[in-house]
Amino acid sequence: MYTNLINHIQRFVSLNQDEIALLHEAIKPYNLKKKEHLLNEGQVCKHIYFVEKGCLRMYFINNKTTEQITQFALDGWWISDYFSLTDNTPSNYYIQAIEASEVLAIETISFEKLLKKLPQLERYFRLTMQRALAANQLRSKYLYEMSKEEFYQHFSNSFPEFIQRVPQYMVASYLGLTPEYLSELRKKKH
Amino acid sequence: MYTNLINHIQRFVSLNQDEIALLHEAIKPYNLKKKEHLLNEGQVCKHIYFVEKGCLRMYFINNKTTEQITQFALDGWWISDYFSLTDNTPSNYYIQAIEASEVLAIETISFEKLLKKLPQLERYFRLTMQRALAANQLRSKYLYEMSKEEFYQHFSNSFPEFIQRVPQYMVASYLGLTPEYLSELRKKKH
DNA sequence: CCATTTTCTTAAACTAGCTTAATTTTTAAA
DNA sequence: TTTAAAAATTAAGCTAGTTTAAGAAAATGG
Repeated sequence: MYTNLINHIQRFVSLNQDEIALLHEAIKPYNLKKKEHLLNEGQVCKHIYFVEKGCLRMYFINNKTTEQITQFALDGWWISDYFSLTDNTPSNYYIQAIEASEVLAIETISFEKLLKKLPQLERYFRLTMQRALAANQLRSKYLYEMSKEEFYQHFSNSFPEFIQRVPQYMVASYLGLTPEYLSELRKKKH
Repeated sequence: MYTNLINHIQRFVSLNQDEIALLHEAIKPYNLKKKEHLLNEGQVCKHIYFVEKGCLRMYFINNKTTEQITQFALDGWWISDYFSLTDNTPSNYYIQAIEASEVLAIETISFEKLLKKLPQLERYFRLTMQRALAANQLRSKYLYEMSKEEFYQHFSNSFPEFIQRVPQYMVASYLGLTPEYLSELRKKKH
């Protein structure tokens, strides 16, 4: 059960069977159909989500009209609105399944309790968040130094599986360019 | 000693005098003159830095010609190249004092030892990094939804102390616009 | 299968923000 | 207290990427 999550945790800290049992108690599993939502704008985000299998996107509504994707999460990634989660404020985001997905949710309150019982998880989450910060710094550097064309080429070379799995207009949104321009770039390259 | 750091930590977890003493042992203090560097491109980043007092910038060299600022750190902020730190790879960044600054450095190895001795610091750093992630998500949202003009106005309204403390061309670099364009925007507003 | 909806493409007109280059103002060192 | 260096301004010309609008292709579900 929850093998991807357990394996992910064991890469950083070790857990025995009793500890794994405690972890299980804190988890609410969700089997999402394509397009199902985990979080809606206006709700306080009360969970952190781990993608056991599948693909999620996080987006907000720009000028009340267009969906602006800010993050994807594939198998093995954590996702949440950390601002809403930390400060208990209504979220501006939606989190939605792009394909049928299996997601493990831990509610804020259970999360705090779990960390009290298994303090080694503080370390696991510290390390996971440190890696997320590293990824953010890298992405931010690319944004500063690359043109949109370079940014797209870099992304599609680095994550070819995304280009397969995610509709093109969503990739465009995530990369901050229009679907029309992305289409033009694709034509250019082939 | 190190009152800003101690206060910052005590806002999240508690430390007694013995524990504070252990923390002291892990810290290397630096008194930096204006323009002094803590990290240079090509070096592996071996420290996390806490700004007790002053102001730092993190930047890299774009196309081997222009300095591109990716982060500032004022009093009470942690800064590091988390990618270089985590993966032990040479950094692409410079970290430099913008004004005379008092910085507390903890080396990777002492950091690991310290966390073994004071596991409550895992929690402190987990919370600190979670807040940094929240800040990153918010900044990223602004980048997606605002024009450069709006982004500048928002920044200067939100952080007027920066506009005082940091040269205009550095603010421009951080916001991802040219100093010429920033100058034009300023004229427009007054 | 067929019909509807969703996604992708094409191309022309447009603009936010950049480049270049010269000038002025401010800062700082001697 | 002068001189050089660093920072900020101005303005014209330019371009990467957007907008608009329409049509084509692909996916989906009943």
